Amino acid sequence: MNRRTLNPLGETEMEVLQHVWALGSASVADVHARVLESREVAYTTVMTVMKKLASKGYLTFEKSGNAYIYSAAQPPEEVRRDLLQGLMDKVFQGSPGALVQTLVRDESLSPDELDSIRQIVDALRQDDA
Amino acid sequence: MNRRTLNPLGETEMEVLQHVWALGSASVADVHARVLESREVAYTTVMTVMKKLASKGYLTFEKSGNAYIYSAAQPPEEVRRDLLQGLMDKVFQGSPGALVQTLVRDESLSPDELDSIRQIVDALRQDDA
DNA sequence: CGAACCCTACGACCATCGTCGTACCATCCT
DNA sequence: AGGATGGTACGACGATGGTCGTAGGGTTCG
Repeated sequence: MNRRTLNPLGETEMEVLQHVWALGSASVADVHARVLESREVAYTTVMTVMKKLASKGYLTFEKSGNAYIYSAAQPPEEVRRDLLQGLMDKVFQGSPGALVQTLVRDESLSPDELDSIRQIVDALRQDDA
Repeated sequence: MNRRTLNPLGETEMEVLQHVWALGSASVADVHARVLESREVAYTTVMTVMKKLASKGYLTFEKSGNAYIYSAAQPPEEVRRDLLQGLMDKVFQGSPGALVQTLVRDESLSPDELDSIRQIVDALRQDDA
């Protein structure tokens, strides 16, 4: 009963959600076509997942002809924030520092990616003063 | 069959793993006692989870008397790195910058936490030259 | 000896996720 | 009319995670 998940979203659900975010609004067929670019999956699988995402409040939909058009129900940034928050709490004991430490130390980041991180932190420094 | 999970570990599994990491080595009873500090759970639930973690390769164990003593099979940092990598790939399209951006912009970080992040990034700058 | 403990072993149950198959319903073209 | 096309609806199935209950095996103490 007490469904405790490290992540409220499964992997396929996340994949589908990303496609809808990228498209703005999309039919099942649209998303299916995109998913097919990276792997095989049945049309009905995508349909089922999208319906589930809607029932969980991540997507909304409206009827258009005999089909449904789905759109994001929450801003992507909000969802991403929540997922990151969850990982930070459960894996890094809520410590952003520990998370960043792991990120910069163990992941092999390209120079560009490091620069990008530096810029973000530098921008932060500005606000501080 | 193709189990695709956003996260290879469930929430309870993560919780138990953290306790074992903190204790160094621990019996089921040790972990159970610790989990009880934050929520109700049956002894056998903890036992089952620990056995599963062992079968997944996250814990090792040895018999001590009639009981088992469990320890980490992988360094915590390695596991955390993998989990972070997974989230970055699946939610932030593999972009560390996007992840940090979300972290510093949307999470409410304390000044101390911000300092800590700055220091980490500054240290990085050193190595660069 | 026998009861009280502490542990493990084993299996069960439910919810969720990923994945489909099949049935069925419009519409459109010939 | 009748088939082809493109959608949805519904339900099923296997794997996994979370949660226990119950059975049973050692130890220890009165």
